Amino acid sequence: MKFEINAFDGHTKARTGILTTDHGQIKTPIFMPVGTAGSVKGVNQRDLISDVKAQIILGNTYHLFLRPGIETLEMAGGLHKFINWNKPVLTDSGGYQVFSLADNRKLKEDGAHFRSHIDGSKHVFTPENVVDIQRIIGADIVMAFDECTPFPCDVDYARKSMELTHRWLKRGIKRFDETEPLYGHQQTYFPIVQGSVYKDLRIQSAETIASYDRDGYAIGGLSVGEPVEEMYAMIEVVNEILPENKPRYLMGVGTPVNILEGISRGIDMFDCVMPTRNGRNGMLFTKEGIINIKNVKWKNDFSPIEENGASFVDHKFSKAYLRHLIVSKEILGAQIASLHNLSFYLWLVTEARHKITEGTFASWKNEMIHKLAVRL
RNA sequence: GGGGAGAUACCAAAGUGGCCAACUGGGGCAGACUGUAAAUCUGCUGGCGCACGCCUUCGUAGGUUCGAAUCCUGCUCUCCCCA
Repeated sequence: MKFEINAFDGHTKARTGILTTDHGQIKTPIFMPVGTAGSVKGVNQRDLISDVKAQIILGNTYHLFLRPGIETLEMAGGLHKFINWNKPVLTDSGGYQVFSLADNRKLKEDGAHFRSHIDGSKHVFTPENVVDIQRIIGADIVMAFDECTPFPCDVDYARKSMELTHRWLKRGIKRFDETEPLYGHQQTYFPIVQGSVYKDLRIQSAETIASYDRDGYAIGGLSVGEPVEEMYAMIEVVNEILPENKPRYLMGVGTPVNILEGISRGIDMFDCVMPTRNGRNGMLFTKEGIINIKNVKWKNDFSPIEENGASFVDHKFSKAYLRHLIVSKEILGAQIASLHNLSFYLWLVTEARHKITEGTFASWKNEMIHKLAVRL
């Protein structure tokens, strides 16, 4: 997998690049819609391509492993074929579920022992079998199996967890390098930096991760409840160490402002459930600020969802109609809101790329951050 | 015409002497959501100050009682059954 940097902003650490996979090129900085269980919730593949202009989507090892299960995925010929998506896919390893489903699991040296949230059945994820599963899924980018520490997290636990993640990384890389893709397209394996909000741990983790020569590197364990300043500080520390010529992926982030701040600190890839989940719950991100479409003030506002919005739904439907749909819990409301938000996110990173190329990213970013803070 | 049941906040529906400004659900209003166990969750929802408190509420008019949404009487209205 090849990564080529095209331009630096010059005033910040922002840069543009192209990541080339066997399923096509990804222009960075990029936002990757989350499609946990083989679907970007509420958005079909055609709209994802033609309207949202998604270049890559996520899948989740934990969820796909439980349902439909690896047997089905293998029979289908991998996730791409199963869901009929011929652009790149990145799969999270299940490390986040180790965090979010903490009540149902136990961490041991060998891996994470957990019970399915669906039927209570017992399973074990190890750094090795998580690679195997992601081979079967056929993700273009395979994520290391890590522990995403919670916040707050005391320094002793953060260190132990980080060290475990590092030992798991070594095992995961070994398994990955010993095995082959199943479907004829190339796959790559991204390690993940941990270390909670502790600068020394983050440095140590970034150095450890960077000591492996991989196609890209991820930063995990952030945006789990810590103040944003701490998150930004950790990104800065880590990005000083991660190789400049490789893509950097900030996992699970974030708000549009977080993304702009991340780009300006040298992050190339982002993913987050926010545009889809918050969209389903009535929150719209626009160029002029945030809209809670459920608020009564939109009840009789028949203006377009967003003037000059990036999605066709922005001009086709009114705020009043979308409000009605969301308030009435009509499925179409969730679909429209998800399309709108995803289109906005992809517009945001596309615009960021243009501004970086022009060398005007810094001022544009500050202007946008100002607008994005507004509650309409 | 005869017999029976009932009227509680926006709606539905608990409550049958003090623990009731009144359970609960819906609706309404607002908030949360960051590698998705989330089309989910939380709060508020008589008035005024909005913390403590005070004032006015359970069809309506009276009455009994230290005290009533709860007991008694009149009135109004609604529903059901029989003719």
